[in-house]
Amino acid sequence: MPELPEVEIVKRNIEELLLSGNRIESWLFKRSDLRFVIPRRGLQQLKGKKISRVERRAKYLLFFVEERVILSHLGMTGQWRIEENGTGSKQKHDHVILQLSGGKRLVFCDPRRFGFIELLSVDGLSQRLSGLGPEPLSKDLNRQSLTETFSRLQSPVKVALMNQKNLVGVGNIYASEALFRAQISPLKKCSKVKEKEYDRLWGQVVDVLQAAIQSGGSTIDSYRNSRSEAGRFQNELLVYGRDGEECVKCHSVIVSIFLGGRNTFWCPSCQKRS
DNA sequence: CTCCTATCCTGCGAGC
DNA sequence: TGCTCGCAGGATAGGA
Repeated sequence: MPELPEVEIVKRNIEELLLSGNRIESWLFKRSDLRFVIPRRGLQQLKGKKISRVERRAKYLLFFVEERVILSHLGMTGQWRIEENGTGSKQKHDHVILQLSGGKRLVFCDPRRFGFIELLSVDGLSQRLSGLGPEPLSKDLNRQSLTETFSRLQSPVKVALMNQKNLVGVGNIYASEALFRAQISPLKKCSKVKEKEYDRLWGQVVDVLQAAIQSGGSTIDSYRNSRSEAGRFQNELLVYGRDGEECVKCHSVIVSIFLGGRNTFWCPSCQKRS
């Protein structure tokens, strides 16, 4: 479910939560076989310590606790839900409950269990996240070198855009959206995309991700922020999930194709291959 | 190397 | 109403 905007919102929710109490009081594990087995013992050893800050890198959440980092990924259906003591209702796929000082807790709920929670040293973290490409919303993003990277690739541009080695944070929804906004066919080979088109693409990637954050992310199916609220950006999607509907720009029909193992939405009339 | 496919898992909607 | 089938926002191993 979650791409960069959704994970960023969760990160901000948790950041705010930590203002009301950031000490780890207890962990409760209900189920540990997520994508990876949860390191229960290691996490238990963090009891009494403070989560000094939370960060997002790509689609990962990072909780810093002294010299260690709890790394969490939401997979397709993961949620870190904030609950206050005495409130909140148990859900079927609640796997981990982190009780914080200040009377609130974080509950990791994940029906499909593609998400995970890992424990790393700060050194181990850079190793673990070393194959990741640049952050699209970083002010240090070098568009020129990004264009150079992409120009060397032979895959369709949409596939490359979703590959976290090249650029992080863009998943299936925002890849289709950014390509439509930049008027580039998802099928176009990276090496054939012109420099001018790449300029447009980086601009649209940034714009669509920022707009999605502004609108609380996209709730297509299950995404909820940490306060269990749905996003609103699904109402502003121009091509994703709109196959058979009219293109907002040229009024021809939006189609879907299977590309890189994912459903891809585009307007063949606006997004020409050559 | 790069690219492509299958896979992990549950829930839901479509179609019969 | 109830069954089966296919598909869903991600990441990665293994094969070509």
